[in-house]
Amino acid sequence: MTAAVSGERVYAAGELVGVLTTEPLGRVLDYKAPEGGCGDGDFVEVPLGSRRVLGVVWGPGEGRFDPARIRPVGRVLDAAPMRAELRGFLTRAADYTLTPLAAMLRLATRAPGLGDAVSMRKVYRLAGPVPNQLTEARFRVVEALRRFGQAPVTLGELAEEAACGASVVKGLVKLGVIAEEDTPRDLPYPPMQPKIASHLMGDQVAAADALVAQIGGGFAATLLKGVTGSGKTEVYLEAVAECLRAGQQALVLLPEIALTADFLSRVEARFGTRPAEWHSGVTMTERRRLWKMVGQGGAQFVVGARSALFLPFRDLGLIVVDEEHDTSYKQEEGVIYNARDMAVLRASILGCPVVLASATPCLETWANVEAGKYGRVDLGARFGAAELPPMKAIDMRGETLPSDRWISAKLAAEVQARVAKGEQSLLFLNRRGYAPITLCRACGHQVGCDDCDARMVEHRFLKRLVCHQCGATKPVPVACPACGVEGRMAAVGPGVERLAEEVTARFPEARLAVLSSDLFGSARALKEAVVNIAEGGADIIIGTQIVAKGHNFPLLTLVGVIDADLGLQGSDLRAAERTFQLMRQVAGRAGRADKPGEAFLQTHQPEHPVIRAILGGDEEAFWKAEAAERRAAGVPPYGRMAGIILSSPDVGQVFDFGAELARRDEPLRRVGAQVFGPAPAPIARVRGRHRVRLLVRADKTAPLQAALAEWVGQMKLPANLRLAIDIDPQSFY
DNA sequence: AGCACGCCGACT
DNA sequence: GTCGGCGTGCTC
Repeated sequence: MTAAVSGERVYAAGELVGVLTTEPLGRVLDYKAPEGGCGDGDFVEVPLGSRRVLGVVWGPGEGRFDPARIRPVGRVLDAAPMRAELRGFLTRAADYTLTPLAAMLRLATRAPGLGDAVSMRKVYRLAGPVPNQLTEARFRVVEALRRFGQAPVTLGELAEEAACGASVVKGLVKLGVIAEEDTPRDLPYPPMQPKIASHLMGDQVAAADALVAQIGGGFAATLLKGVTGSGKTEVYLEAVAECLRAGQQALVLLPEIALTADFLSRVEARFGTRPAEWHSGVTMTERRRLWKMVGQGGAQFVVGARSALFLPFRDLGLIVVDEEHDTSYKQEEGVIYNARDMAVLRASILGCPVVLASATPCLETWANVEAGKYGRVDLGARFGAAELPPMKAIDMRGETLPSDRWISAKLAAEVQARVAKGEQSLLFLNRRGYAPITLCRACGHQVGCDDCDARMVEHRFLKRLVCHQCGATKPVPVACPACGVEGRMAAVGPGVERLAEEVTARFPEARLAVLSSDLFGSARALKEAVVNIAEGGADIIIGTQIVAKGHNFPLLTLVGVIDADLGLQGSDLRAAERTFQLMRQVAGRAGRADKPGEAFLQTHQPEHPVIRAILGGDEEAFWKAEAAERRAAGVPPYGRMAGIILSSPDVGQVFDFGAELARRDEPLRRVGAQVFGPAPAPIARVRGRHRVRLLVRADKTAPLQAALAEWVGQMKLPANLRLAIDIDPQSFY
């Protein structure tokens, strides 16, 4: 465990070592190297007070602590040492996000039982000759073992398969018919087979060649731009194949929601076996196995959600961030980081290529390409169809719809025509539930959440009002909670459940499917619904944002956006960008497999520049205009921003603290940064805590982190007041 | 984060 | 008198 790697130090027993623990202590602690010594990067268990905690040998000890009180390292854990590359990455990421290093280490050790000895389990296989005379139960065990073949079988699995008790198996072991063996519980993953031939066509070949050429050639960041269906996945899997052939590991990051069986089977088709998976749905046992295997090279290809970025790879040679624009890459709680940016950072430290794949890249990435920092590989139109279907606006200002209807006459006619032809229509509405507002017609009161400053959304499916902020629910009131008048509570505005009612009423003969994340108990159930729809199990699909995430519906020829203005509300700087991306993604669902599609956007502001850009389809023009505006305002990606979120159960305290912080802005002014606020945070109250936000803006080149650290460090935090720093916040206004 | 130490209110 | 509230501070 302590073999010296180049540049890594080893320490003899008793020598001082610095150990970074996962405890929030804010510094590295000195310990004495244990019996048998230890080395940089070793995972260790150290005594801390009365406890034993996990840590990593971070370097030589500093020797500033009272030598008499320094205790020895408890033991070196049986895990591959953390490489200098990952230690460097954690350090840089901590500096960038102004996160304590210990919290960063915790992200990298999110696997259970790291300190456990290599855990063994007993497995069974056929050993001796099978006697002719066997009891019925014993015969079933032998048959079951034959069915398992070479695969290792545990006692439980075997008894289950043979429908007998454990004693029958044990009896056969005693007879010598079957053998009992100890094997490590954590086995390597099946090897990937990168030599299986690929089936690329047209410009995919050149795109794949460009990415393949980067493998082994040091750091390079590349935007792989191509619409859904252009074969982006197949193209970057070629780079993965080259990386695996070179004996290195590869990592593909996906938004959690896109980590589907469909994606995994595409990988399986290319590599003959499934990749190792890392996401919130993976069991504890599997997590530990993956964490350990990735460190000793027993997992070559990992597909995971954002936290997979912190795995202790032995020799990572490629990172792909698929759907790089996806907002779920931004971790908003705990350690606040953006996995896309951190992927680029880790690749630069590793000296390996990173590929950012998207049909609708975020402005930051687009700007980095423009500035020449990132390369760009384009995939053209998908085969057999135009890149995007023609898009038209439906001006809702001329519509006179009843207050419980949202589908215009024009859109309804288009849907009707598709139903008649046996083609599918998608109606997109980015609002879960039945109605976003529950209003008292007597006094105008809107029902809000008791713990958050958010309106409660009626979910008729659940027969309750739900807070989309904290998840709290309550029954739909009969009497107004404010004025007490009964029977005047009214549902106002559309959600997908209510839109479903309208569709059922207007197209009674059509088969309807509603895709909304809250209507499915599991990712599996959602996936099954998607497969059923793709195979023609519905005529009309109503969907929220989840339909934008790359599900393929080959029979779909019409997309109707119920409210294209929804994302444009508010003065969020990124609203235009997000609406542009979402509308294009949703429109992109229509018209594939040689069936031309059409998209209609219902809007009250057809002259809005964003709506016009979407309709015109001139993407580069949109980005240029958006970039010009951001540059003029000095905001990201042309300036730097940071958000400071203060929260406390006490409103007065949190505002006073924020105001005092804003007053002491000298460290910020020294680097030319300005502070705005305090103002109520975008969600002013969450789970009973009042939230206040300060915003800091600085020039691109200003040393913002150092200034922020000094600024915030001036004031001691009162108990129960929490402060979080969000570098590069996603939304600011 | 834990777990100690420590200084003020209602109990046997 | 002491049991216990959770506020401040230390952990190599």
